[in-house]
Amino acid sequence: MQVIRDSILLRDKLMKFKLHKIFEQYEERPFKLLAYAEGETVLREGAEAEYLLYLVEGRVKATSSVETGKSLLLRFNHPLALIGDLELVRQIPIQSQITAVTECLFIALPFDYIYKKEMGNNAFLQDLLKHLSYKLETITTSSRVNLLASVENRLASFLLSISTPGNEFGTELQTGNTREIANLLGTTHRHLNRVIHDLTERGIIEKTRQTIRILNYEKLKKLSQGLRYE
Amino acid sequence: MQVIRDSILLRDKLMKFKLHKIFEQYEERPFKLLAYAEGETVLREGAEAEYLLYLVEGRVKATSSVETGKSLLLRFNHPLALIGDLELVRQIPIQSQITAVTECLFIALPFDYIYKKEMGNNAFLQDLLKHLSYKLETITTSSRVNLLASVENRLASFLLSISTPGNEFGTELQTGNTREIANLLGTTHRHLNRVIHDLTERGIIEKTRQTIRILNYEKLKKLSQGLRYE
DNA sequence: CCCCTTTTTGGACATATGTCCTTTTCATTA
DNA sequence: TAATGAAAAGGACATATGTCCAAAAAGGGG
Repeated sequence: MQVIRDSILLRDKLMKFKLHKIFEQYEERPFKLLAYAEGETVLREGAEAEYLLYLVEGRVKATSSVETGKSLLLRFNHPLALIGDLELVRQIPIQSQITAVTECLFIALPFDYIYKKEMGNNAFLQDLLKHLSYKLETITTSSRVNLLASVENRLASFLLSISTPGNEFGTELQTGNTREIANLLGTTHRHLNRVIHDLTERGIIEKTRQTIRILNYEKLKKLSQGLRYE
Repeated sequence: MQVIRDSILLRDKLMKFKLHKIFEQYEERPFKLLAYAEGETVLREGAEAEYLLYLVEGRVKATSSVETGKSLLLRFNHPLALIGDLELVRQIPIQSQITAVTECLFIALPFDYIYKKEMGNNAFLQDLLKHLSYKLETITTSSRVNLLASVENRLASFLLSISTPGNEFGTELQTGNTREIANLLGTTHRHLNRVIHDLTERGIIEKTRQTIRILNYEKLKKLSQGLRYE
């Protein structure tokens, strides 16, 4: 992690995401710009949260561990996402592991500052409400779908979530370790392997060692059944 | 549904749940007391929400339908629970069907009044935040567990959720229709039947037509694996 | 009391997923 | 280039759950 001291960039980002409307006289606040490298852990599950983080660049994934070594994928987050809102309000340890999927940039505001100075800031509270309720809405949907979704559905959804739409013809995805994906989806590598094999046979994806190539976007979309990890 | 005109009762309930601290000069607000009978539908999924409801007596269940006739159990709610908070903040149609499990009493406050008069009420916003974040926290946990929980686990958890702790020795539960439970748990009646049969064989529960009796509370608790529908 | 409907129960078989291993592939380095 | 270890692939079998259906049991109305 790196602290970026660049007040111009900070101001740009605040403006771009209209945060200056939430934080009037934003110059007075102890904002920090934090940069994380790809793959870096942003928040460790169970630790104490210290900052409310506005994701302004990049993408993160939220996972939650269950047993030794296993972690389940909860969601991907894009700008402008709020990280640490739940922990801020409920004053509880960090609930989900946050990992930078790409290089990321956050605007950070310390919890203790918020408790002291922002709890009377109406615009801020309303913004928090928006973010929390959005998360609640989406997780309710996905929780419901998850209960009925097969590993195939979840894999399809996962692949769509990590793909950058645009280069539709044979998007190639760095997926890394099979076991890791299996864990994220809450299944075993053996079974994931079967499913990948099956999708390959049906000409929907193509797998090489560390990558998966999407051959048929439409079919994959159909398979994902509206379940989204983002 | 019945509107109860009883300002004494209203005041008692407001006091009991410390709502008078959130709503100063509460006498001026258009609160209503609404009573629902056991089994009555409080909110219909997809309809427009008009009131924010504080559950002050009784118990409700929140379910969410997926396809024709199927509905999944999301959670049970007890006093003091807030119903309609998500819909209020996101201004979306009702997300989950709310049904009174027992006779229920709500304090209702109209959305349009809230939009006009309460969005500047800091205590109110903070209370909303508490409720929303609590729901988010619990549903995140259960969503995670759900993915790994078997029907047996879910049934155990369901039975514990509808039981009133206290009369531990052979608590008898009105469960009603087997198919309905199966739907609520996201499985088929055929399979639920197998699971019930199995638990009966192991001496954990005892089933008669419309009721299930819990014979071994401890084992059931162990089976529920911490998953809770409340 | 009997017929009819609804609910419950459970058989038979199919599919999805998990467990345990072994084999294969690939990359790396001695 | 051969040896070696990690990751991937996959065989064999077990378990959980779904589908389809038929038989049994329970209620309810005539």
